[in-house]
Amino acid sequence: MSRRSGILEFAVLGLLREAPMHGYELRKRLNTSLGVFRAFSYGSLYPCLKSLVANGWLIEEPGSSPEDARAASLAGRRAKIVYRLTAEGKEHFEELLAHTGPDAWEDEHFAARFAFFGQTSRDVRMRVLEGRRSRLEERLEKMRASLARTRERLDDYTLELQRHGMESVEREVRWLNELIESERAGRDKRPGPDQ
Amino acid sequence: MSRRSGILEFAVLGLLREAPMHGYELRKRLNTSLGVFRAFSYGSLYPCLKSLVANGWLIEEPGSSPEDARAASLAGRRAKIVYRLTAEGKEHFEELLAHTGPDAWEDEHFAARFAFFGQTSRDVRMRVLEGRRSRLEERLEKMRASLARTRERLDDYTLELQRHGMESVEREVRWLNELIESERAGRDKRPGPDQ
DNA sequence: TTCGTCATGTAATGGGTTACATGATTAC
DNA sequence: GTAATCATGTAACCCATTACATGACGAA
Repeated sequence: MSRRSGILEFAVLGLLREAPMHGYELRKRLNTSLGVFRAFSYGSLYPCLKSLVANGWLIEEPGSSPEDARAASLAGRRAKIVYRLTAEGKEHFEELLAHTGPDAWEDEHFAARFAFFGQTSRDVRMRVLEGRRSRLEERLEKMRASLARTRERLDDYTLELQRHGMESVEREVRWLNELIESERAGRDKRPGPDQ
Repeated sequence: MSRRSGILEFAVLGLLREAPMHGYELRKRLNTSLGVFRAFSYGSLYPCLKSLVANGWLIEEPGSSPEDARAASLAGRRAKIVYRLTAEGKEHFEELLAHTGPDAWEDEHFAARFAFFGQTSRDVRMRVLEGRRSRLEERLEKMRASLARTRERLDDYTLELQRHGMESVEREVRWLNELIESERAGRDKRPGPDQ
């Protein structure tokens, strides 16, 4: 239930796989370190953490630093809550990582997937990369078609906007080509899906 | 009330300023012709149109084609509804166009603003363009700072993702520089905010 | 006559934000 | 002692999508 789902859930799981953390720290890493995700608010993060706990993917632990211990010892006080990935949570994340369906090549999903490529097996990486590329190529086709149909009716600014948009997409395709090429060449720093 | 607001409202007003249209056609232009906006669904478009009518920015007109007339003549039949911008609506859109506050340089807002630059006065265009540029430069600063702080702890893929992200932003800054330059140079095809 | 596409709408749901409320800890 | 920032949470709202429901019209 209450699947506060998708990217946030995925990203939280992925970050906690590297190390246990509390909510506040998690949010900072979400917003800055990875640089990928949009700035999630506490209003979405904390409820998401609660639902992950309810699902059994995460457990809450009291903070381990001395102040936390002191704070916790005082009855009724609220201490820092450190979240740790459970075995089930790890397994679940592994499953999410293995999905290579069409959603995985959408903009935000793709960025999230890429951010955890270090924990992904090479064949999955290839499928995601190639899926993303074909997704972009479709998009490019549509843009070209619609541009051909309407070029005359558009003013200079609209035209410039479309041109710039297409150029950006084309650039990403070239970037993907390089990545795919280097995956093929086998420059594969990390062995497999695990460790 | 019920301000189904922001980009969709703005875009609808902008498109209707060029010519009256019915909902279905409006959606197609939103999704393809302008190429800028994400694909809005009818579930958001139609309620938005209703609320714009309720605000007095739009009026509903019966379709003008022969079939529409026939359809309308049969009591109780639902005919195509053509939406036309009212004088108040035009004025309202004009006001929206004149706002150059910080929201106007956010990603989606900026794209929407740019799409209607043809109907915008040069000084407003300059403010929006320059605002957007400084917004991106701030973002770049943050990315550089966070990268400098965390470089060692990041794996190759995360690093590559950040590098590519920054490069994209840098490219957009260069693009803006060119646009600003050409605005300064006065290559100004369209006279002013009106006609 | 049936299929595609044009055309308009609504109810339920989703996935997030804002604003608010609370309180501990650190640095000055 | 007071200000900033760390830290956790909730309720109200927002803006959109999905799935559904309806029906006209043109072409095969």
